Amino acid sequence: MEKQTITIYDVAREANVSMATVSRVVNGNPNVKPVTRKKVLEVIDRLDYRPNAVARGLASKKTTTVGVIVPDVTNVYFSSLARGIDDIATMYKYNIILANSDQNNQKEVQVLNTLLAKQVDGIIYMGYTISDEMRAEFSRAKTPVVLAGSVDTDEQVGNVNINYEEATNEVIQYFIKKGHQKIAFISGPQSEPINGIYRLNGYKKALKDAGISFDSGLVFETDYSYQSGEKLWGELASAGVTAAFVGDDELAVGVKNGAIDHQVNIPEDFEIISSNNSKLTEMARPKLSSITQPLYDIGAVSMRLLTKLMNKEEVEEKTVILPHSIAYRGTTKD
Amino acid sequence: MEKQTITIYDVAREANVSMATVSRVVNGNPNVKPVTRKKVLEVIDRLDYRPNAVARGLASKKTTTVGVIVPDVTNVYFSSLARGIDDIATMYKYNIILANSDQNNQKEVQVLNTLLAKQVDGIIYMGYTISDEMRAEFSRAKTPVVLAGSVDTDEQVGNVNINYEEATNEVIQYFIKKGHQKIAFISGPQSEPINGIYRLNGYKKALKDAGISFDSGLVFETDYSYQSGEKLWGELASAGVTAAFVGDDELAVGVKNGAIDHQVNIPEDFEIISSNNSKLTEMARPKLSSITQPLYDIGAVSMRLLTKLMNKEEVEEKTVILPHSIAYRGTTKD
DNA sequence: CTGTTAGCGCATTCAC
DNA sequence: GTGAATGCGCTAACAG
Repeated sequence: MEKQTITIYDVAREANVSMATVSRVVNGNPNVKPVTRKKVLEVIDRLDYRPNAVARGLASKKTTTVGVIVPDVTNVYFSSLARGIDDIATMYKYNIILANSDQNNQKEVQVLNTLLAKQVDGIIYMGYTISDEMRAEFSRAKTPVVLAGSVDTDEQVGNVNINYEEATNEVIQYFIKKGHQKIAFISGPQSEPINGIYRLNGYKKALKDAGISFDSGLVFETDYSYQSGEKLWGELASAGVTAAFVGDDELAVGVKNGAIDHQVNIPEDFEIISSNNSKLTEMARPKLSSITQPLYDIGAVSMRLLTKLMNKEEVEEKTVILPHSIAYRGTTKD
Repeated sequence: MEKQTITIYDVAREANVSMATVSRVVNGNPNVKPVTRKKVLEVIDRLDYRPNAVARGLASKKTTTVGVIVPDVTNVYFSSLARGIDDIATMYKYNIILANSDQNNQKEVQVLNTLLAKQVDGIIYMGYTISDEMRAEFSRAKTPVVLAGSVDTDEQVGNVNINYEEATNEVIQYFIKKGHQKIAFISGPQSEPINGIYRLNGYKKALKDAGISFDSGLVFETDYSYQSGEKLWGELASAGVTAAFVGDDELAVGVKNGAIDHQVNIPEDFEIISSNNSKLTEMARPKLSSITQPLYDIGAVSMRLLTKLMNKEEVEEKTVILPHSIAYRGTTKD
């Protein structure tokens, strides 16, 4: 009934060798006489034999697949990282199990468990925060983990990021130099270290260095959605801000549109600098000025780091910081 | 050295039952005395036992994972579909192996093979075209396949789409009713049935019904990139078009921006209707009028259909057409 | 260089 | 209801 799958055993029989030999040629083991190899390959081709990766995984305890946990692939920031991850994964013969977590703690833990049950060789985690539960699971698991575009205050696992504090600091310095006094800090949840610690510190530091006192009324906490940004103009206007740093591109486009929809001239009356330099920044009008993060590279480097970890290679530094800069486009003057 | 993994056997021993019984409770088999079940569950919990999905896969010949082939997750159209797929997959206890193909034939075949090697229970394919090679592989494999947002002229596998021809036809009719005579048809490769056959037919039909002769000079074939759209205005202007149907949102945003960058007034002098209704349409200014496709649902329904196929349930119709409509926003007058 | 022998961890008859 | 025995398809020593 079922289409009978042909196994390594069939190949062995047809080629008059042992299954061990077939296994060797399949795995590129050099200890096979060329003639034998050729014969086996011929049979493999003729029978259209395809090694069963599941059986292989059971026997070798390696599945050549890694788990990727992401809040939402639909967000360009994450899909860009994911793309970098997949490309490098493919390069190293790995596959990716992609799972959306919605930043939901329960879902994350759930996903992590099924990923571990599936014996993934490694895990790449994306998400702005790491709950205590997840951290516990990570350290308990023997499976290597790398955080991509996500920091953890206690850095036990690998992680790849840019220097958020410095980048934000530069943005604010730039705004101050342009004469702005009321600069909004718009970000996702402050509970996330990237926002509540690194970026905010960069923001505060720049203000302090310029002798401007910090005003918590200029800190706007939202979720990361476009809609939240779009609705923000009212508050921004009341606060009298003339410039804004925004921690996410979709959010930034929302902020920009919200302002434009209220007849605000950008960048004349309101300047914006965003954070992710995703392709959205180029698609907006005016184009969004933004911190340039190498999104694809963060993903790629994360995956590369993970391969080393999975391979138990020595890794000098589990924390890698990629370079950033700032691209001045249409939402900033000059 | 290696953290010893605890197996079903350990649980059996600790609970003083056979591994068969443990297997039963793990799989929810009712033939277990409540007391026994409780005892086993207690041990499972105490030992923190987690069934090895790989071993399970080998023994049961089911991996509860499906392969998803996508041109590029970075494109919102596809990531939206992917999101729908993943959600329903999760609901049915499946995981997703996501692989980017770049619409590259060789890569696709390659990916398909490793997916099959990994014994995925089913495959969801996205991509505007299906090469003969892929079609051959599909029909050869006993693994169920569903095309999401992709049509195949010979409909052997499952597929979920909207009626592209009709949708396009409505768009063009609308334009004609508004008095437009030179309406551009901008799409990705014409070699792809969705563009070259369905959409183009809808376009031609509307023209014909209105007594306007078809002018191939108004058909613009590009790739799907934003950049291509942005650069297109020159040609569009020379052709004297006053309205355009565009087959992809990123492309449409490009077309719009290209025009705006040339001081064209939209929608006064140039109207645009796009095709995917992704969140990009809301993020653009003016907002993009667009055919509304239920992207998430196409993914979700595809996955649902796949579960039925994998489950060998009777499926009345392997081809499902989801409803569409048109959302008139800022790039159309009135 | 090649064959034999054991498992990997679990699902699944088939008895009891 | 429960246990013992097989085997899924392949890798990995270990001989030879």
